[in-house]
Amino acid sequence: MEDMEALPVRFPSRQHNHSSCVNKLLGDAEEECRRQKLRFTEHRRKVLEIIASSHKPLGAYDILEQMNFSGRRQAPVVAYRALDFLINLGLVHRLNSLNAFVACMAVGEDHTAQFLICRQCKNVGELNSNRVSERIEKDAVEAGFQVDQQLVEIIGICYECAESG
Amino acid sequence: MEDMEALPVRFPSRQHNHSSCVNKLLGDAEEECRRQKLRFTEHRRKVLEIIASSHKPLGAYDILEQMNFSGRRQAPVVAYRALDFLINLGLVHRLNSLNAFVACMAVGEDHTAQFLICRQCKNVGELNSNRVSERIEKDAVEAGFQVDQQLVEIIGICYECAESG
DNA sequence: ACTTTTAATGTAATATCGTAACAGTTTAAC
DNA sequence: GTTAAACTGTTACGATATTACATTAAAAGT
Repeated sequence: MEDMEALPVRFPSRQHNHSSCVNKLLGDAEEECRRQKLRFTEHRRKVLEIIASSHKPLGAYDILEQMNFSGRRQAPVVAYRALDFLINLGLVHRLNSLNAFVACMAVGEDHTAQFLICRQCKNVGELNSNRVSERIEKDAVEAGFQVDQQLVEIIGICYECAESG
Repeated sequence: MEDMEALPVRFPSRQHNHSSCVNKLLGDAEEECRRQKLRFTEHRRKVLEIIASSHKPLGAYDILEQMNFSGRRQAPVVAYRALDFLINLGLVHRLNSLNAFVACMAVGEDHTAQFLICRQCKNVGELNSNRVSERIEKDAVEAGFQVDQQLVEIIGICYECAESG
């Protein structure tokens, strides 16, 4: 008999209130940085805030556009540096099929991120199924391959979009 | 009890003879084009030949470099057009984590491609496990998500590289 | 055979995504 | 306070991919 525990799925609903996500994530970030003695600088805070305010993936240059505090346009590398930092901390994920970035919806939960990408509303959720990651690990090992990293992106239609046609 | 059939794994061994791969793939391509009444033009043949001659993924511009027959340098769009065609035919796969392309190793076998990417030797194999794709499908559906396309890339160390340290 | 339609090519320009290099500044550690 | 490490500012550039449009070649219809 297979393990049938409920999946920890997170797909953002339409009526979803983003500001609470943002606050939660900023809090998590601050705490994590304190714990690891890392610096949560202005750029990093700002980039995380921008990403967390959208459940649609943002490109690095989209983020950059929203970084002109002081009217000054920042160089691309500024966004990429902050993104690298946030990704290493597990607060942000990169979607390789879109060259874009989303905030993590399961911070601190030790997951191999698997993404559900709705090609209609463009929202992105996390499936994060242990059954999937374990299946991949087992089958790869059986094939003589030692897995370091899994990259799973699932493209389709989310529940709300399917409902509303 | 779970399905324990053998996996149809393909990871290119080091002593592998590429020229037979190339010929097989060109043959498959010709046949498929005849069947679907599509044109297997010079560019398309050449691009497929270039990709099939390497089990390491090639970038579009790598391919382009090998396309200077007649000494003339081709425009990028030439490579991208041929690649689109070959990908639609299922003869070539795109690796999103590398922005690169590999020849399909399981033409005509109706598979959801899952890639094994060795970060040491850079070779790429296909896992193509139905168990994995079914697990993803089931868990996504359970999460209310309708799957159109799966993208699975597994980064790690292949058997031969693990052996030789 | 000739016309019409569709598909593929040639060519130039440009958009989008990402990194290297290095000098200067701030912060933390001693 | 001095030193070492991390972060920032800035410029330049490299890598990846697409748009647009004129031209040519192939297939389909008559």
